[in-house]
Amino acid sequence: MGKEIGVTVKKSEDFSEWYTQTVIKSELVDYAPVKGLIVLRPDGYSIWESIKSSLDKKFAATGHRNGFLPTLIPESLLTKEKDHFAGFNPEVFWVTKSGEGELGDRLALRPTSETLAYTLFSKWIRSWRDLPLKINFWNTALRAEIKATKPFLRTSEFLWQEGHTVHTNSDEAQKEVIDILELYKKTVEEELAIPVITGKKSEKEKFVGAVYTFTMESLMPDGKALQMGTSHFLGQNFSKPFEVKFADKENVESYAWQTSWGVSWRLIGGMIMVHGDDKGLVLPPRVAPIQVVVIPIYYSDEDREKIEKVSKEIEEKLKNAEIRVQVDNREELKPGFKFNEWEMKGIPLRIEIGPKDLEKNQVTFARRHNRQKDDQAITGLVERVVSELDKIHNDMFSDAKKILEDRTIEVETYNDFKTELEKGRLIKAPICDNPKCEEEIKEETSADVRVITSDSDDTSSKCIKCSDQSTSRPLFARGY
RNA sequence: GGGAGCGUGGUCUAGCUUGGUAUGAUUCUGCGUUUGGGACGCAGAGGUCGCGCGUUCAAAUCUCGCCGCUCCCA
Repeated sequence: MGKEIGVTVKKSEDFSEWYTQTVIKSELVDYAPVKGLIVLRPDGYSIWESIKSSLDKKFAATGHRNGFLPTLIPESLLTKEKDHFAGFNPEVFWVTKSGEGELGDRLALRPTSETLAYTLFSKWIRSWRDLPLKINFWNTALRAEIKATKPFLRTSEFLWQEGHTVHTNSDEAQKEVIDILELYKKTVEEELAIPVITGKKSEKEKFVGAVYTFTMESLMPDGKALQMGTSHFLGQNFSKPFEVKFADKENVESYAWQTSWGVSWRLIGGMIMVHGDDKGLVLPPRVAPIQVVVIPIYYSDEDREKIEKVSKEIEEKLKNAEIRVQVDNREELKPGFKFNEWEMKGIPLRIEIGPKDLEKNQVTFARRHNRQKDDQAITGLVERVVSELDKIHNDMFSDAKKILEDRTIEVETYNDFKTELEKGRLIKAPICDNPKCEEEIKEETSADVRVITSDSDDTSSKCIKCSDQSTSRPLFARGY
């Protein structure tokens, strides 16, 4: 009995069902009354806030400032850059009425803010002295998802940040694209313990309207790749239609060079998939809403008093050390139930304190990620918790990295490509520069070019599709 | 675009063929006993049976329509 409280399927047997149960039962999210929309509950939002705060620090340190844009964008603006609009059009939500009255110009619920932001940039920027302009927006974007939706990965509205920068020259803008990509990679690896592969998107997969797109990709346990963040070099593709112009030092008017970049709550989805196990969530310590849970265990009122006192002391000390700690002193539940519940919620470290521990002036540590338990002296406990949380993070990252490396493979033939794809691998394969080959591979196998890494030049192999001379060796996978 | 299935307390569910006012579990509240890996007893709370029209003395159940959800195929 009671088993149905937890996740009832194995991650390895029914990944999709496992994921849905895990996010719902661990109380990160709930479904909203409208299809394709989800509600973030406090534990879920807390993870987002951790990611947000970590990124905000890095953005600020590199000279970016936050602003806020409205959700509604007039149709006339959205259509100004043709490719861009064509790319987003099928998934745009439109507002056509206010009350019972029809609106003259339809309003789009922003699928992304380039067009709106750049209209404003053209007003704000006059001179080279106004540049670079580096601004970031924390908001939501809406893109109608009619296909199967999945919390965090595919929803019709999602939380994200979108950064937009404007520069006087191409080089500086391109450096920004790379700097942001590195900043993202650092955040994902150091906060979420997810290893990523960075590089360029192919022409076919780049952001619509961009000159090129850089991406960071990670591999999920079901063998699908997840795009965890993108950074786009827009060149002058938007500055021209939106007239983002400046007078340079010689007073010559020229079009500015722009970038845009973003990460979304997809990061949370990736984190759940990469680290979770059959018991539910496994949270990386740096973003866990609660890092340490203390479970008091007692048999008599006498023990209870003593143990509650010690728990409280430990709680105080950990709080002073800025550890997010919670003592679970719910009386109606037995310890076993609490163990299971906190494990489902993925709390990285559990401290059990019982009469046997107290006799020896110690507590029991139970780690979530590897489910190992051992004794720890109460003296020096805070320092040990701090180092343990770091160690847990490092373990989680290196475990995930090993899996990523083990599952990345090189092939030379289309047959091998298909075989490895079925095994859920990330595949490095040579391809020529004819876009038809990439297209046909996608049609036939549903795998696409996820990322072209900086070391992927290869002109001495044969394209797996047409056998012509290859130009590069990008990473392929099926994607989310 | 084509096909299939489902909708019953917060959650999961029985009942529907053969019409008679809804079963069980879980959850929730109170009291008591429990507490080192998902405790138990007792008492109690909680349902416009997706919505609407119809048939009938009587509809969760039968007819028709609508809405919503899920899955499969293009």
